[in-house]
Amino acid sequence: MSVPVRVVLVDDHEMILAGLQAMLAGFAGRVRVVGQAGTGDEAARLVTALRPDVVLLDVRLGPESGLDLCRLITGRVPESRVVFLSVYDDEQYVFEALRAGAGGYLLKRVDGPELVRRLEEVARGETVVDPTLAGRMAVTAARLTRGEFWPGANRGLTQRESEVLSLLVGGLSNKAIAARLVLSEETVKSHLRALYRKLEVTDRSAAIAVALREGLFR
Amino acid sequence: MSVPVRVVLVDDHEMILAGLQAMLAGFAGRVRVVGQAGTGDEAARLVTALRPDVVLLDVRLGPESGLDLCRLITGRVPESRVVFLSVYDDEQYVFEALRAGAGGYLLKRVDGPELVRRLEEVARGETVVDPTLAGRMAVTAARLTRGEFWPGANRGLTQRESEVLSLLVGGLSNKAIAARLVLSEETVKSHLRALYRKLEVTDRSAAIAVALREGLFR
DNA sequence: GGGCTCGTCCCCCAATCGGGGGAGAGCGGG
DNA sequence: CCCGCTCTCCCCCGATTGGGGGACGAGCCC
Repeated sequence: MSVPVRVVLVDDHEMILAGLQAMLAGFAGRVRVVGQAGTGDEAARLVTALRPDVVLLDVRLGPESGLDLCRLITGRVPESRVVFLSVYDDEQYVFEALRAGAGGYLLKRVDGPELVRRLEEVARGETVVDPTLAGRMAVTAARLTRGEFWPGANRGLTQRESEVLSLLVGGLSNKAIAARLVLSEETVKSHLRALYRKLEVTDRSAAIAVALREGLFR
Repeated sequence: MSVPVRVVLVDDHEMILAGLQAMLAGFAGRVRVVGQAGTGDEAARLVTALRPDVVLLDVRLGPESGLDLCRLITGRVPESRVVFLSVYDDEQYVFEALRAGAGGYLLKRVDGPELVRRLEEVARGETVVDPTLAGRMAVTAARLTRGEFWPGANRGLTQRESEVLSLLVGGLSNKAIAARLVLSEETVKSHLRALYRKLEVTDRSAAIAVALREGLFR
């Protein structure tokens, strides 16, 4: 087995840094910690200078966003891959991380051997996501390819309102919605008013935006 | 740890069935194979009669499709969860399997302990996907949520038009877009008119719908 | 210089939309 | 039986949007 994976650790907690160091200490032949940083600026300098294989990054990096740092690194030092280490096992964070160019998203409950394995995989170019999360996301992906969106917290929409909303999202005008549902335009407007109240918006495009963001509509 | 997970094995190869039996034999306290079948019909009868916790199913079940059997089982015996066991590590198959109501999709290279763990997870209601596949699917999911479908023909939008479009998708009004881009409202309207022409729509909500569907906007 | 696109801004007018009100029918729970 | 909710429809009015026109400067290519 080739050279060890060169890793830079970034976290604003001393303790976490020490913990990771200790965790990886037993795998000197496979992973080598070449640097560590406690702030975004420091991390940026370090990564630019050392160009490590992997940057292990906390999502919440003090006041700054780990995502910004990730974008910066993937832009400026493309050969370094960013892996987020987080306590949040929420799909949404993973989506954002991957969109920001991350090469992985692991939860802080990984143990040493697993972490080492993951780091090696990432260094090889694979994208690693914590299995639990990945499983859930796979389901999400399947639903998305099916054109189905997450029936998320429904904001108390009624059946009819949901129907109107899904047509609204489809880009139909009031008249078109009315025609499709065999209703008068006035009725559609009335449903829309209720919808706007519930979604806390003032117009249709904002309603569409919210619906998409929150995955309402069947 | 509670009662063992009751499993029915379905595969049209004697050898595979025997292999699985042998693989699971060492975990009698956690998994119990309560039946096995070599054809879809046989499997359907067996599952209906035994109502096992998990049905371990090959995707390619001779001439018949494992997917159909899966749909049948999830429809008729909802308390039995179907886990596909396959050699194909292609995301597409996983999507189809999950759409057919599967509770999991594993590759035939799993070893005994892993398989047992997965079966227990599925029995608990989790959806399990082989980690390698799940990771890839997570990436796909991230791209989908980003609206990156077919990185489609950009419809020849100019820089400015794209900026306006992305704010439009965010649900902003003309006035708000103008404020954000430091433009007059008239200019925004003018860009929007161009946008509508290029997207072949007549109003903003349809434009949003198209933009989302085709993944335009940066 | 002439032609081109892009980005900015303006006017006008009609269509659509948003917000306020109200009202009647049906349905289910208390 | 009455209350609340849903669904349907109506009127009015002001705000916003869509579609047509045109104009002007900057930059690019030939």
